[in-house]
Amino acid sequence: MTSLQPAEPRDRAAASPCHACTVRHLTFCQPLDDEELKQLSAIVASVELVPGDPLFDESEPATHLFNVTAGTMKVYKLLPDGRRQITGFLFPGDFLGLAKAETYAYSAEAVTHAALCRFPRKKLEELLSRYPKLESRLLGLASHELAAAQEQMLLLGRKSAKEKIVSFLLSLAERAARRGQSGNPVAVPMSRTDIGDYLGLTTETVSRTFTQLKTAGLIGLMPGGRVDLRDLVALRNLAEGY
Amino acid sequence: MTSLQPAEPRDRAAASPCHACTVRHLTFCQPLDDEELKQLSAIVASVELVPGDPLFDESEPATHLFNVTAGTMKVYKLLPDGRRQITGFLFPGDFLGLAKAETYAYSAEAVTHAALCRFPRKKLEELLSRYPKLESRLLGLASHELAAAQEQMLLLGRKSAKEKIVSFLLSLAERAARRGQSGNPVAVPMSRTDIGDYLGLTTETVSRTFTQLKTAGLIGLMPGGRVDLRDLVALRNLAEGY
DNA sequence: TTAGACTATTGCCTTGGGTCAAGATGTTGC
DNA sequence: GCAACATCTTGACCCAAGGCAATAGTCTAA
Repeated sequence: MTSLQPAEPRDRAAASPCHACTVRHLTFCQPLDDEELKQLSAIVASVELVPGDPLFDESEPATHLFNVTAGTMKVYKLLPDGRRQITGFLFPGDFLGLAKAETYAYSAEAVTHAALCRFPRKKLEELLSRYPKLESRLLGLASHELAAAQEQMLLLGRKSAKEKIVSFLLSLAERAARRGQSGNPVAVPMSRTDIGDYLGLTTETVSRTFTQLKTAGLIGLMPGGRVDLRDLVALRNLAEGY
Repeated sequence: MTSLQPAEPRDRAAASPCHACTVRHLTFCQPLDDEELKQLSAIVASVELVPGDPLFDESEPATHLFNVTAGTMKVYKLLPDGRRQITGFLFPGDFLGLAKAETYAYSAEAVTHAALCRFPRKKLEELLSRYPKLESRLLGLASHELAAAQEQMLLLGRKSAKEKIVSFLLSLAERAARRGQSGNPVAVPMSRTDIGDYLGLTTETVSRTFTQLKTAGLIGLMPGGRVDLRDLVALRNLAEGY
């Protein structure tokens, strides 16, 4: 159903799995030089997940930090009665597990077949204090995530269903392009329910809105969960609330 | 209407304004020693704002970073037609202006009479690379903010109006307590409109919900914008969605 | 104290999105 | 190829929250 684009080495001539990492330029590991990468390699393990596999649960001790190297992950929070808010979808290059407290602030689960690098928190923290540029890079990524979170709050609090869906599709496209993948048609690997839980809507409303956009000729629904963005200008205007 | 609790020095025997800062333990400056504080003092300026004063606007060049030392600030994003999402209220000890890009990701404005420390971004960044513990502290605060942002997404996407209002009051109370102020009754210095724009509701719904909670005996509305939390257990259950 | 200007509350009606319930359309394994 | 199951779509109805408008407080300045 979903194929892995391996970030793992093909060429073992390289000194470590990190050296061969194909998504390194997107990750927090990016600023490290060869010698430093070796140090990092020494503490990394790799994890493979099948769709639906949990990676960790909210309020579980935050022992590790992860980098997504292939596939799609989702992170979410639950209310006791089962209501769910997906707070993010993660793609190759994104990290997860940053927690201020001793426990994770959210649960994480695989959307597609996925692969991750796993770093023990304590050992990574040692490296962080040894290599300030690593910490600096992490702060940069965290700032970026904060800005994205505020954008998402604007979406959740103030946008209509149609604006939410269009914003979502455009942001998926933009992130895909940044990873060097196709932004149009854009891959939408998650279910209608997941999309609803990310946008503060129900499955039914997501589905109805997709149909509306298709009927209006703004998008095309293609097999394999791809969506064709037929009028980028109109879509961008819609997303921004014009 | 709103009185300043000065964080500025009373005792000028201290070497710098930073040494006399009464909220330093809450800020990112906290890890610095005497000598380092002096360096920080050398680049700081102070700003005073009256209710409604803008501090900076979204998409303006992000030249400074700020610490709130007194009063209450709000940060928000706008849609072209005027819809507004307040993404945070800031109290003494909180910082603002962290931006990944060259421009601010949101606008900032004073809710009450307020005072702030202002640091030129470039000079602060020099200090950050000179004192890794500063950067580490900032990363910790950013992680904390990220967790709070996810909590707010859960609220915006999945909670009812009543749950939103109660969650808001409890979080105000908790933050006040952390600053050593009264958590009950809790100070609510912002307007109904601001509360609505923070919670994804209208002014009218905020007002109606306050009335409901008062009628149910769960809260009391006191003069001067204070709210008495009459049944913490019931309120906590409500906020968490039980 | 009173006029003027906000800000908050309340009532009445509307509506976007939710809920519930069928169908339709994939997918997967055999 | 075809059950059996999943997910997605569509329809009919409902309701929590929004919109609009009138009133009631509250604060300020003179």
